[in-house]
Amino acid sequence: MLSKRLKLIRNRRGLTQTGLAHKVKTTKGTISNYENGHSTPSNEMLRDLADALDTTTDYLLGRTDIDTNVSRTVSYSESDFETDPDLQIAFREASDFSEENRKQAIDFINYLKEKEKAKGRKIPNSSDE
Amino acid sequence: MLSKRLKLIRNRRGLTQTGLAHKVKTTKGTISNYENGHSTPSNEMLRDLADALDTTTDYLLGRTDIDTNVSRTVSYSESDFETDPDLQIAFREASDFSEENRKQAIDFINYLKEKEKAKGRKIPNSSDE
DNA sequence: TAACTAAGAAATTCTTAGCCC
DNA sequence: GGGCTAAGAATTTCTTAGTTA
Repeated sequence: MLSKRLKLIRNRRGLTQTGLAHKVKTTKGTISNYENGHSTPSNEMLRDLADALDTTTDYLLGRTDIDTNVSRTVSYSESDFETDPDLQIAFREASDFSEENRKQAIDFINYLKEKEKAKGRKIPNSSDE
Repeated sequence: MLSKRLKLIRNRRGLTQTGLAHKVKTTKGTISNYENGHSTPSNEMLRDLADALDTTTDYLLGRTDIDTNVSRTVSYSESDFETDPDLQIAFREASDFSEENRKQAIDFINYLKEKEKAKGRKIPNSSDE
């Protein structure tokens, strides 16, 4: 069930196995294994896949037929703006860190924030990637 | 994350570990392992747990705060699990970063994640939550 | 009764590499 | 490039039993 759903929605999102693999930090072989039922993703990977594909784990597992992410109300996401899926994944993981590592993550973000400021208010030029 | 949610909603449903174990055809030891983070349920078991507890896999995995099996809008401020407020703030800040700085933030979090993993492999020092 | 943990057996996944189209 | 699969290594889960409150 998961295998069919995963392949279906990956194609629907216009991603290759390699592309999806990169988003969730694994290899194309592993994605292929999922899609052919040779293995099943861990819970953490399942979450990451749902994030990367903008769907729900219930959809991937076949508990619902709704493939969109409408029920998404995670506490640290705001409904207003588009968010980098990779960033979402990173922060979900960070929320499970030890206190010490969480603090380090926050400190580093704050450091980056200062750097952004220092660069001067510049309108983001999306000429990359 | 799953461990907290599982324990929470099991109690909310008035079930003992033994009772839940019987519903999903496993042993109380296995349920205890889930709730204490010593192991994680397979995808199939995850589905069964969501069924038995009348909730969703997205809730059990912490992707949504809706604990009922019916899709319903809920404000994101009421959350069952304690998310670090500072981390939430940092997350919102990082969302506005330039692509480059966002990538750096993600990379750093991934680095911390590897560190957490390595730590977890060590012999338990009874200093864990 | 209810819940937690240790230890080993058992089962699974992941990685690497090669193959096909 | 895009996708599939084999085989062994690596990792994880499950079971049983004992322990605690």
